[in-house]
Amino acid sequence: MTARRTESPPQIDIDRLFHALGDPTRRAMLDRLSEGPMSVSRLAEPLGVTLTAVAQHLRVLEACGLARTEKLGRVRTCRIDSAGFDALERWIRDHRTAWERRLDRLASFLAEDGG
Amino acid sequence: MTARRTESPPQIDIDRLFHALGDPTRRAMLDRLSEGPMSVSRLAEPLGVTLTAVAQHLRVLEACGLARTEKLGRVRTCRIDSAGFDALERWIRDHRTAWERRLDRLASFLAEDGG
DNA sequence: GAAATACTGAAGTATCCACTTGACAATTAG
DNA sequence: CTAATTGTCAAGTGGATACTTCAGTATTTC
Repeated sequence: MTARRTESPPQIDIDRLFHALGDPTRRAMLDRLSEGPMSVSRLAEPLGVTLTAVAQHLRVLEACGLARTEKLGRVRTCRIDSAGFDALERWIRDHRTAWERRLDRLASFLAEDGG
Repeated sequence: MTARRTESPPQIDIDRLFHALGDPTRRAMLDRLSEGPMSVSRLAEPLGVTLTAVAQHLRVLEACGLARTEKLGRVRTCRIDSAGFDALERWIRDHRTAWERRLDRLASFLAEDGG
């Protein structure tokens, strides 16, 4: 049947986000953009891939709120978008509490019965 | 030439990490493990995939410090490992400062010359 | 208007990856 | 010992994805 659960329409964002951040080229793009907004070709310069590839990555970054772009004349200017980053932090915060709950439970279990 | 930059041996961890977290099944596994340690088959129960698949995911989670497992008799017990989570938080912290530097630069640029 | 610049679109390719099946190994239970 | 339980290994499949090339399309520049 070749399942691969990709049915769920709720909660797509964090999926896209992690996936986007999982690529080194995209992270390099974000690092570069953290120096300030720039055109697609300038962004592409040190990356060692074609303009086309960079444009494709850009679409991925835009889709998950990590970058925004806007075209003016023939130049598309790219900048970081904090929305994606915020979502990431939210996810971390939420899940860290779950982690800590687990640690608490473990601690109280160990406290209750001495072995 | 079909490049696909996968040469770099430094900095592999964050790559694995994001990749690991990009999969909904693996995140579900972590959520479940945050309820406490459990066997592989118990972990697999609500996931709707085969035991084999779960075991494969487990290896991925272990490889990036998100889970640890240990086999005792015929049962492999799985638990969350905070190392991966810590690395994630470190990455976020570091990159948020870069974000904020950028915002500062943008602000001072706007302040310096009125438009 | 011709040439350069900056990007876009379509199509193809190699690789990766989530998942499966099916056979097997090891441990525990009856 | 025989069964059942719990997990592991090897191999394969289909779909995603990170690239590429090549042929456009706008927009500037000269």
